[in-house]
Amino acid sequence: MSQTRTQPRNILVTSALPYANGSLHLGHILEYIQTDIWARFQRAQGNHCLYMCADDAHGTAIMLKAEQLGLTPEQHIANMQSEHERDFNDFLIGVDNYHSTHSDENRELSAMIYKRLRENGHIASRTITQAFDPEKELFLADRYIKGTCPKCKTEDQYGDNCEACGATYSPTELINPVSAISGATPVEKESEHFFFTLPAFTDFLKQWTRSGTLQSEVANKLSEWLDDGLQEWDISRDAPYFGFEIPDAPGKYFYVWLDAPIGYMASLKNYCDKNGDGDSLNWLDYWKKDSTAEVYHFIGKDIVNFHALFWPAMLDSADFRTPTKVCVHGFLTVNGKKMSKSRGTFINARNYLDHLNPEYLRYYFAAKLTGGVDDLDLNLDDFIAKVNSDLVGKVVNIASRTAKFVSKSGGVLAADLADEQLWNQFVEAAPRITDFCEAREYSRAIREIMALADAANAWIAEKAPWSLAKEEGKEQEVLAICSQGVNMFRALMTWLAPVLPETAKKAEEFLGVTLDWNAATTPLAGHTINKFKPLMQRIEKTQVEAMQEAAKESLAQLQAETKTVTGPLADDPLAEQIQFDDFAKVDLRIALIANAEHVEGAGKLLRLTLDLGGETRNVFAGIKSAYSPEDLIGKHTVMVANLAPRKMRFGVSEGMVLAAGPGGKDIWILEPHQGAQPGMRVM
RNA sequence: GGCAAGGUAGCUCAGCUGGUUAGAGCGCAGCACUCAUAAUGCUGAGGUCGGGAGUUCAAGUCUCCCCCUUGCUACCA
Repeated sequence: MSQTRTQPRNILVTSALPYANGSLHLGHILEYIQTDIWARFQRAQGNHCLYMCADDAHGTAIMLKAEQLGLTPEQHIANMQSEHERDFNDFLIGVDNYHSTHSDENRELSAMIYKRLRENGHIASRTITQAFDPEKELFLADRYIKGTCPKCKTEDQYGDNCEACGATYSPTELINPVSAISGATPVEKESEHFFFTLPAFTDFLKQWTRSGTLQSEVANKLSEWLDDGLQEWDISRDAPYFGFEIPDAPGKYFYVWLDAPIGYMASLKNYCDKNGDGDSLNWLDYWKKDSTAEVYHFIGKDIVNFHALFWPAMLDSADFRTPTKVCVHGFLTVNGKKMSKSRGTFINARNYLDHLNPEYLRYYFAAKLTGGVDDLDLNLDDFIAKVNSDLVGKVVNIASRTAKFVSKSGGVLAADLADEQLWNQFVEAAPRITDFCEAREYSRAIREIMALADAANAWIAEKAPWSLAKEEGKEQEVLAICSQGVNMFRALMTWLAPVLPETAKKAEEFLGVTLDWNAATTPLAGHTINKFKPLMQRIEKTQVEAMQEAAKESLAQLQAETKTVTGPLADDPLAEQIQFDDFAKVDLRIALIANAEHVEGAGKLLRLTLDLGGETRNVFAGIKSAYSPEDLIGKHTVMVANLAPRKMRFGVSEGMVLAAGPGGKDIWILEPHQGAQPGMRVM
């Protein structure tokens, strides 16, 4: 190639740290695939590229989840991390290091950065009033408070906004607020919090966000914040909290989003300490102010404020360099719909891996990823069609249909090209493909590659080497055509290697060479290739269906688990569905409690005399712990009137009164509204 | 509510600073081929570019209004 060779670049890339509270889903995987392709592309070009990731392991949510599982937070995050690492590995995400924010390196770096912020006067403190759960002794974030919307009166809404009417409010405005954790009524409590003085960085950020570090849509979005005026950022949380205690502030912890991005540094430091020989590899070389290395964060559009406002401001204050670029992507939808647990469109990474080859998804995402922030749709029918058609039908097919002829004539590729003009199309496309990959415009790169694959197939069909092979004396021509076929395949596979690392490896075995980006369009001549073996299988629709089934099952399982957290429904799930006829067998009647009395020698029972408006029944009810006879006499209630009489120790019970509650003092009998008369049937 | 992104053939998407009969892939129909993992090639049908108004010699592309989808909205991980 003719471009001037520059020094290899030193590049650090990161993906957003997955939260150690749940399994990875395909939305996470979209980002890791995007990042991994870029990292592999950089390495293929000869650049030095490190890909760092870690689990984001702190926060109230983790603490509560661990408690619910009966684990310590440390055990819980260790479990999650190993699950996440397995998913990364199986999706062929080639991270150089996978660490945790709950690590010594991160503790050290977080403290160091915090101290620098403080020394520079960028930490303020003031007392704020916050909702507090008196039962759990825990300050409650808005999302942990539920109540009735003050505007539209919809019940069971979270503390900051109403899903029904869209109103936003503060949790103190909620009607009948309760803690979503314990069910207790929150009280207001004061506490001292530490704040990062973000407004001091307004000018710096206005400049930084417009300096080419962000996509223009993202910069536009952030200008809202900047123009509205930045506010100080609350970076402390009170105990109990799972995280790092703030230096010189016992009982105060760093808010998880303070130490999460520092986790990028910590992961690199951990990697350098493990792999560096002496001072050859130092995390500071990447992060010091005058670093010549490049730093790229790949993130989703939901967390831009943390990465493009708070993080660069922190770095600037703490005397570190800021990221070269923050690469923001959109969200993943499945069959046009938001991945949602309630809609059953939620697919875990493992659900996919259990049924499908990771490279299929890597390719599909690559074929649709742009450098923009648009959402990306995983349309499963399209997924099957695209992968089968592009990869198996087009690219692999080129090798599959030509290799045999080369093998037949000795397995050595011809010395000259059969069609230089066609080959030039490949040569000319190469820099475009490189540029598209660099700009994360993978879909354009893939379109270029597939257009070349189409041209190759059309050319092979036109040359019809299989016909020539039947003619005498055309052996060299057949070999030349098919050699070019193999070379075209090699070029295409070289460009696809960052997307399809496993298939690329198989292709290398077949070709007997290492795929080299910079040599992709220099044809192999006089080179011996190996026997062609199928490189990739087609996707069967049944595999996709099986994955969807599995996703639904694991979703049901997850919901079953989380429902056990609160409420009577969890302790006592709904019974099996019945038909109306089944219900109608139960004859419920309004009854007047004509008399109620203690039963001699009985610990729990009261004897009730129930008047059905014509006949009376003698019923023993286990409600002594909650009611005294005088509370009941003269009241109306509901009874099962056709229940078979049952002999009890103190007599025969001729029915049953309806009551709810767990027992003890907490039993409440049913009472009809005014107007119901004894004997009326309840339906 | 505010803000942002998007709404182009059955599906997934291209269409740069406005300019000839709006494109690709898949799917579909027909034909050809049989080397290839029922792969490939050729031909064709399919779109009033979300709706309406406006600017212009000219609008998918610019302006305004409306409708729909998605996302964000800081003491939320």
